[in-house]
Amino acid sequence: MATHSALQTEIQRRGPWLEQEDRQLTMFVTRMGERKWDSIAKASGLERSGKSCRFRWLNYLRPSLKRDRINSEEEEIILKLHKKWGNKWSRIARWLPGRTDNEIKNYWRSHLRKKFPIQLEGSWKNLHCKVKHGKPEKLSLRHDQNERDVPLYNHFELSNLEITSSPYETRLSNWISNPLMNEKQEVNHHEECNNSEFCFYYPNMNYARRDDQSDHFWDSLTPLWDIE
DNA sequence: AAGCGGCTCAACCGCCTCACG
DNA sequence: GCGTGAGGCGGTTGAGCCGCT
Repeated sequence: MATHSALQTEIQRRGPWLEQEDRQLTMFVTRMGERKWDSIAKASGLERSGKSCRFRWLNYLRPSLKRDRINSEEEEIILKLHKKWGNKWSRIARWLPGRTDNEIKNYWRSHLRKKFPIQLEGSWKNLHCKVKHGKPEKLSLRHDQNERDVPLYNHFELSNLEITSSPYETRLSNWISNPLMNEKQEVNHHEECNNSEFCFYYPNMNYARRDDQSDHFWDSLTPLWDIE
């Protein structure tokens, strides 16, 4: 005898969404908010799973979504962030308003992966950084115990910080929270490393340079640790 | 015109995390 | 502290489309 949940699974629709389903879902999400997807699925009478409803809304029905194709500016951002974070699609998507992680993932697979085949040459393991006096002795970038890459903001061991709201920390906080700026500053720091013991290893810098990297793009860079 | 292969993208799957009881 | 369920996320699949031969 089939269980209740099994029966529920049996009657759940799959495959492409109908216009009527879209209308229904939109109506209920507008009423109930973008939460409790299982409740929305049940309340709306849609024979879909909560997950399926969530996916449809987030990737297709949400009013804030852009409908046009990904432009060159967005492509550039995707490239930059993918260099930095790898396949962290949802994280990348946060920097592209109106784009979904699914869209970016698909775009990467169909366009950029072929264009830029080798993106991850370096390892994130055992990367260390010595920092000037009064600043962290070591910043480490590492994988977690399961060998998965830990989000960038988790890589930094700030326990050595002696002054909690120092200019350095403020700077670091800003730096971490802005991925585009991060790359500029990381790159700059990397280049500084040539003649310095204060080296910040940034594995992704082995990637091919973009044309604008040799021009004004890098001119405005300021080192992370340069604090007035 | 038909067959084939590649591409695109919507949708699903499975695993993980986190909140809550 | 533990179990459970919902939500989030990255990987994968498959249908439909298009261009080439």
